[in-house]
Amino acid sequence: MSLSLNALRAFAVTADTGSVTRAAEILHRTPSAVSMTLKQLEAEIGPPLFEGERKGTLTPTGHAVLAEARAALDRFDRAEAAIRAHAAGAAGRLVLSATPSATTHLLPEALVAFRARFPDVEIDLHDADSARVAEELLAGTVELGIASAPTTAQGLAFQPLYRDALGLVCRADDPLAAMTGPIGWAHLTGRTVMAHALSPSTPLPSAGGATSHGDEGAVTARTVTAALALVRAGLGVTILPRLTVPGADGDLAFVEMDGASAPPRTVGLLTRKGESLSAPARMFLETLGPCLDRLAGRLGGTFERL
Amino acid sequence: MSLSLNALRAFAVTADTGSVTRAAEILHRTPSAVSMTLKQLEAEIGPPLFEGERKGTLTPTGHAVLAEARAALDRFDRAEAAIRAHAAGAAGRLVLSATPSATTHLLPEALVAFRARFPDVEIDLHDADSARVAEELLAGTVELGIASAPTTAQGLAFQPLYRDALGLVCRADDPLAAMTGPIGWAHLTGRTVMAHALSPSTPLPSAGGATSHGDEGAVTARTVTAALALVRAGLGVTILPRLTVPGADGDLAFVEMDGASAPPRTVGLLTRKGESLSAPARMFLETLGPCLDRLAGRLGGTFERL
DNA sequence: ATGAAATTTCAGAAAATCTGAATATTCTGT
DNA sequence: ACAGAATATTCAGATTTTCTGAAATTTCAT
Repeated sequence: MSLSLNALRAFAVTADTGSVTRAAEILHRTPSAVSMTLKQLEAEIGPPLFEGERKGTLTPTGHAVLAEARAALDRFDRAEAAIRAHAAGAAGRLVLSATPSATTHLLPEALVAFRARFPDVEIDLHDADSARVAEELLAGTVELGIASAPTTAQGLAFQPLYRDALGLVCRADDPLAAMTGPIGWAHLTGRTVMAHALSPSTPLPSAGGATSHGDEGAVTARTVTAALALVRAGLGVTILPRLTVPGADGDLAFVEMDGASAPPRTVGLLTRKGESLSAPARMFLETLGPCLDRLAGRLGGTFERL
Repeated sequence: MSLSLNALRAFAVTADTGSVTRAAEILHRTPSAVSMTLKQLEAEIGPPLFEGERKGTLTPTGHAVLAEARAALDRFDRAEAAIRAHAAGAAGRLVLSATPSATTHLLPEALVAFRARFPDVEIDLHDADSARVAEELLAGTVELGIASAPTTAQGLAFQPLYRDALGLVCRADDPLAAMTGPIGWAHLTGRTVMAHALSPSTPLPSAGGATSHGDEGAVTARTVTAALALVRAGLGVTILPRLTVPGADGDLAFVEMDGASAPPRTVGLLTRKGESLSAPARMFLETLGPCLDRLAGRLGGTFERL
C-alpha cells in the first residue's frame, strides 16, 4: 500500500509524547486506534519503529522515519494554513491599476481599511490613465482596474462605482462661488477657463465644444495642483471632477455644472470578463463598498454612489 | 474538517491533466470518485478551484491551492521514498569501529560488497584498539564494533565471528618453517621471540608465562610491519594472528601454534545490548556473513569461522 | 440541432477506521 | 519476588469514509 499522513501523524505524536495514551488524547482518538495505526505503519515500513514494547525510545529506523515524518507533516500543515489563508483572502497579492483621481481620493482610505483586515496581503497598485488600466487588465498584469468606463470593453466587465460630477473651480471670492444650482457654459462667457492635462478621461470641452465659451485653452496647466494654484492666483477658473478638488479649502469654491455642459464621468470597476477573482480581490471589493458609502456621506450631492 | 492528502492529490492531478477522466485513470479511480473528492475539497476550502464546469482552467484561488498542494505532495512523496530507503537499509549511515586487523583484512572486502549493494549509505569507519571499540560503542559514537571479546562486557553484546589462531612467523628458510603440526613453546627454546605492540588483545606470553621460553621481550617492535621486517632480517621470530600476516610472501612462513601455548583470540561483533540496529547496519551484517565464508575458504584451517 | 464526450449525482457496496471491552504486558513499590 | 498500577494490544462490531456503476446532466463540436 502506501503510507498515510494519519499514520505518520500518529507516529510522530506518539514518539514525541512517548506514550500511546497521551498521543491518543492529543489526536482525539482512543489508545486502541492509535495502537492499530502504529502497528499498521510498522507493518508497512518493515523494521520496528520503537525499541521495546513501551513507546519510550525509538529504534534507529524510528529516528529516521520520525525525521522524515516531521518534515512531511510540517510541510502539509503549512500548506493547509496557506490554502485557508488564501481562500479567506488573507494571503496572496492584490494587484490593481487605477486612475490618479481614484488613487488619490478613493484608494488611500480603501487600502488602509483593507490592510487593517488583511495585513499579510501584498498590495501592488499601478497608476495609469483609463486606457492603460484597460490595457494592463487585458495583458493580465493587474487583476482589478478602477477607471472611467472604457470605450472598447471587449473582454472586460465594467461595474459602475460612482458618478463624479464635473464642476467649476473658482476663487471663494468669485461671484460664481455664490451660485447654488448647477451652472452651464453660459455663466462662463468671457472667463478664462484653464485646460489641464489631468487625464484624457476628463472631458474638457475645449475641442469641438460650443463657440460661446470663454477662452479656454489659452492657459494650460500640466497638473491639477498647478491648475488650482493658478485659480487661487486669480488667473482664471477651471473645470475638474469633484473628487479631484480638495474638500476643505477656504480659498477655493466648487460649483457643480449641469450635465449638459459637463457630462459627469462614471468611474467603475474593471475586471476581465468570465474570470473569477482571487480571494484578496474579492475581499478588497467587500471593503470598497462601505468605503464608497462613507465617501458619499462626506462629499454630499455631487458625488453619486452607484 | 481537515484537508486530506488524497484530496490534494486528486486536485493536483486533475489540474495537471485538465480532466477528471484522465485524472481518474492516473489515480486508478472512477471519474465519479475523483469528482466527489474534488467537490468535497471545494466545499472544504470555500471558493471554487476551477474556472468553468470543465476542469480546464484554474481560478486564482485554484492556482494558489495548486502551488501549495504540489509542495506538500512533493514533500510527502520524498519523505515516503526516504523512509522506504531507510527501512531497506539503502539510505543512512553505517558507523563502525574496528581493530586494525579487521580493518585491514576483513573490512575492505566486506565494505566493497556492501557499497555495491547500497551505494547511497554513508560509511564511517573508525580505527581503534579493542578497548576503544568498546568505549566508542558505549559512548554511542559508533553502532557496530569488530574486535576481540571485551573483558568487561557490561551493556555490550558480543557475537563471535571468527577465531584467529596465533602462529609463529619465521623466515622461510628457518627449520621451524618445515614443521606442519601446531608447535608449542618447547620448540622456541633459545630463540629470540620479538614482542610487538600490535594490540593489547594479542596475548603475548611475555609476562607470567612459562620460564622455558626464549628471551622474548628482549626485542620489541612497535608495529607489525617492523616486526615482520626484523623477522625477515633474521633477528628472530615473532608471534602473530594468522590474519595479520600477509598471505603470499615467499620470505616468511607461518606455523600454527597449539592452543595451550598461544590461545587463539576470538574476533567478533560488538553491539549495544537491547538496542536494535539501524537498517544499514543490519544489511551490513548480512553481507558480512558470506564475506567471512569466502575468507575462510581462502585462508584454510588456521582461520575458523564461528 | 444533434450526437459524443465529459462530468455529476445518487444509492448501494466496499474499505478503512474507530470504539469499548477484554486481555496481555510492563513497570513500580514493597 | 510479588502485587498492583499503568500502559499497550487484540478483537469484534459499529461507524465513517470512500468507492463503484448506472443514470442523469451538462458541455462541446459538428
